[in-house]
Amino acid sequence: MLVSQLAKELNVSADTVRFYTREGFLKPNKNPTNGYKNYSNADKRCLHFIISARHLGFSVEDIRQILAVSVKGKTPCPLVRELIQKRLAEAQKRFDEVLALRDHMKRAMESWQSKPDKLPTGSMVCHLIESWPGS
Amino acid sequence: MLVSQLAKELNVSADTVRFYTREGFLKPNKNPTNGYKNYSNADKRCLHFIISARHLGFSVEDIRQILAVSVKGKTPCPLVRELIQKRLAEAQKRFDEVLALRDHMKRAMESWQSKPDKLPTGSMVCHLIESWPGS
DNA sequence: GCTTGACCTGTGTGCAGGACACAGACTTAT
DNA sequence: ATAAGTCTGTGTCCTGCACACAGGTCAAGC
Repeated sequence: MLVSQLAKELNVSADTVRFYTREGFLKPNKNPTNGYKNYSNADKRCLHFIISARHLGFSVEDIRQILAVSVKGKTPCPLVRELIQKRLAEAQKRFDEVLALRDHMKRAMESWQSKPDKLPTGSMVCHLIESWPGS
Repeated sequence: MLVSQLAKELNVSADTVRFYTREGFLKPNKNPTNGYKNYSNADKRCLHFIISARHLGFSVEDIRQILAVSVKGKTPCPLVRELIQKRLAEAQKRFDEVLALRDHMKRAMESWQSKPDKLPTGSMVCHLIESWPGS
């Protein structure tokens, strides 16, 4: 199976497949006549796992750790539970930040609708931005 | 004023000041004897504007555009209103995504607390992840 | 005068997770 | 044979800084 076919079957881009190959997660054989990479069903299953894990918020490095445990024949489940807890905490933090930023932007935008344009001065590039409270 | 002093006065890192200098937003004089960069009060006001704009969610490229209009003596306010609208829409999108991801992770984590560990098989790296619905 | 050590500087590189550009090889139709 | 269109691997780019590094600078001490 060549990159594009594998990519299409799992609904990702060929660049994504190439990326995980470069990361060492997939081990295609090289066709000696043209250098093309040939992916096996094991690669496909592995990529499926990777995509599922990414979808659940695991980082690429998390996946590397999980796979390392798994290839040794040990259960990765305790590690997986530990990692999801960390990543969830980070996602919560990002959520709080994005929420705060969004509300900040929203308030600024609404306020600016009714404010006049002003020319820049020597000490002010844009009065909308620089006079906004809390900046 | 040297980088560290400017950075301290505006409560950012020296690397941040260097970054905006490399971007061409700040134009310090170079001390010919030692090559150190010397920042003016105009640089300080400009950096203050930059920090305010970043805090409001504008990108570095947005800031470049706003400054370009401003140095021509024209009012940047219409551009600023247009850009904040775009960035707000993006922030809203990110918000929705992070919210969905967070909830997805939360549900997975809670469900996994009561599930057993399993050893990896030829077709499964981790049953928690690969059997999770919607992945 | 000279050294020691703390602090400072500019330049270069790294980060996540791929997206994109490019030139060359392949395939198919003519 | 040749032209167009598709595929490939490799290398670079993106954001917004943070960090590493080697070397310069400066005040204090001997």
